[in-house]
Amino acid sequence: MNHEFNRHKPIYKQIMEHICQDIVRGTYEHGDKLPSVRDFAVQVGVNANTIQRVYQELERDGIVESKRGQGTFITENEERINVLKEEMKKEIVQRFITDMMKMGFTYHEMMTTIEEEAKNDDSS
Amino acid sequence: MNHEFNRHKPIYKQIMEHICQDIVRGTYEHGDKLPSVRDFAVQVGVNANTIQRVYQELERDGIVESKRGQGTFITENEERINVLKEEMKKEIVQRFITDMMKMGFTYHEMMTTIEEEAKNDDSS
Amino acid sequence: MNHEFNRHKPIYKQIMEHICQDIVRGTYEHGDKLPSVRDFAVQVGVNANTIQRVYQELERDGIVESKRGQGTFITENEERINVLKEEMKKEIVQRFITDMMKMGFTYHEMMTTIEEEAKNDDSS
Amino acid sequence: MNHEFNRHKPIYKQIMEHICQDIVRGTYEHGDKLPSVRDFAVQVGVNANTIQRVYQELERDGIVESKRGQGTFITENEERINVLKEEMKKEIVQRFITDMMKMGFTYHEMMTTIEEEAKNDDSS
DNA sequence: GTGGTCTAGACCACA
DNA sequence: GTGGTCTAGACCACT
Repeated sequence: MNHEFNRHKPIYKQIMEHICQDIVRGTYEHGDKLPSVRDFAVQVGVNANTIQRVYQELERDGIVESKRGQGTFITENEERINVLKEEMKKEIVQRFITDMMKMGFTYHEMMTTIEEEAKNDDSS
Repeated sequence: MNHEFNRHKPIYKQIMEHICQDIVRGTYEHGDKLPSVRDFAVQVGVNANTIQRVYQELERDGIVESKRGQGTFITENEERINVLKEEMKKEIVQRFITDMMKMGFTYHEMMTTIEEEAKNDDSS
Repeated sequence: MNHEFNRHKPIYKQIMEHICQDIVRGTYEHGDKLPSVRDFAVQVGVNANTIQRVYQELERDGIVESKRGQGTFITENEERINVLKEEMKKEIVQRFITDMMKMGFTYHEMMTTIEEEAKNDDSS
Repeated sequence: MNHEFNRHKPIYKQIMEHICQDIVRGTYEHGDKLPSVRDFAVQVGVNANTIQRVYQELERDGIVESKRGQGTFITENEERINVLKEEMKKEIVQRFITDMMKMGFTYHEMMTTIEEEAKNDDSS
C-alpha cells in the first residue's frame, strides 16, 4: 500500500499523527505491539530511518515503549492515553474556533456549519 | 508593533492568511489600498522581499491587484472575495471534521464540544 | 472609452504599437494629424505624460513629426512608413518561427496550424 | 556555458520558458530529474534564488514536482505535458495571428511569408 | 515613491 | 546534498 503524504508537512509527523489517531480511536489498545520498524517502513513506503524517528519521538512523548529484542508497544499507561486524547481534541477544537473567529464567525455559525455538513453526509 | 510568527510555517503564508482574514471579516473592502511593500514590511517587522512575495501570491490568487507606481489594492471583483470566504471556511470546517472523525468523534460530539467552549467563553 | 492594457508591458509601448499598427494598416496616412496629447490621454484613459512620451519616442523613430503650435503629424516620408511595415512584419514573423522551432515544430506544421485557424475563423 | 538573457524580460521567466520548451520538444521526459537548484544556478550563471523561483513557479503550474531532500522532477502526469504543449502552441499561434491581423495581413499572406522564410532557410 | 527583479549569503528541515 | 525561507541591499521601470 502506498500512502499519500502531504507535501508541506514532515512525513514522520504525519505518521506520528496517524498512529495517535489509531490509538485514541481504539484501533490500537494499550499494550498492543506495533509493527517492526522495517515492516512498517515497507507498508507505508518510506525509509526505515523515518519510522525509526517516529518511534523515537512517540517514546519520548510516553506514547509507546520499546523493549529490547521484543519490539515497540503502545504504553500500558492508560492514563497517558486519556491525556493524549484530550490534548489532541483540545488542539483541534481550539484551532477550529480561533480560525473561525479570525474570519468573523460566531459560535452559533460554527455549529450551524457543522450541522449542515452532518446532513450532507447523511444523504450521501 | 511586532508580530509573533509561528516558527513552523513560512512567514509569508502567515501574513497572507492574516490579510485574507481581514478581507473576509470586512476589515478590508474591495478596492481598498494595502500598505506599500516597504511600509508593510516595517509594520510587521520583516524584510520587504517577504511582503513582496505576499503580494505576488495574493495577486496570482486574484485577491489583490498591483498597479505600477500606484500600489497594491484589494480586487474590485467582489465575487472573488465571496469565493475566498467560502474557500477558507470550507477548508477550516473540513479539516476540523476529518480530524475529529479520525479520532472517532461523532458530529454530535463535535457540536457539544464547541458549545462547551462557547459557555466557557461567556463566563470568562 | 477605456482600453485594456497588458499589465506586464509598459503602457506607452502598447500605445506606440497601436499607433504603428494603425499606420501600416492604413488607418492613418502620411501627413495625418494625431490627436493632441491631452485629447489622446483622455481617450485612452492614461496620464498625459504617458502620451507625451509616446509622441516623443515616435518622433525619435521618425514616425511622427511635431510642429510647434500645430500638433503632431504622421511623417510625410512614405519610405519611412514602408520600412516600418517591413520591420514590424519581420519582427513578428521571426519571433513566431523561432518560438515554434524551439518547441520542435517544422515549417510545415506552422503553416498547417495557421491554415486550421483560418478555417475556424471562416466557420465562426 | 554563459547564457544570454533578454533584458526586458525577467530571467526566471526566460528560464521557465526554456525548460518548458525542452519538455515539449522531448529533451526532458516525464519523471526526469532536473539539476539541483544550486547546480542549475551555476550552469546558467544566475543566483540560486532565481532557480528556486523557477522551480517553484513550475511546480505551481503542475509541470514539475519537488521532493524533499531528493530533487525536482518533471511531473509524471503525461497529460499535463500534453496540455502544456497545446497551451504554448496556442499562445504563440494566436499572438502571431492577431499581431499580423492588426497590421492588416490576411491568413494567405501570413502563410506565404512563412513559406518564404522556409525557402531562405533551405538555401542558407 | 511604487512594485518587481536579482544577488549574495545565511539558516533550516528533510533524507 | 536537497529544496525552502529569509535578510539586506541593490537596481530598474513606471508614475
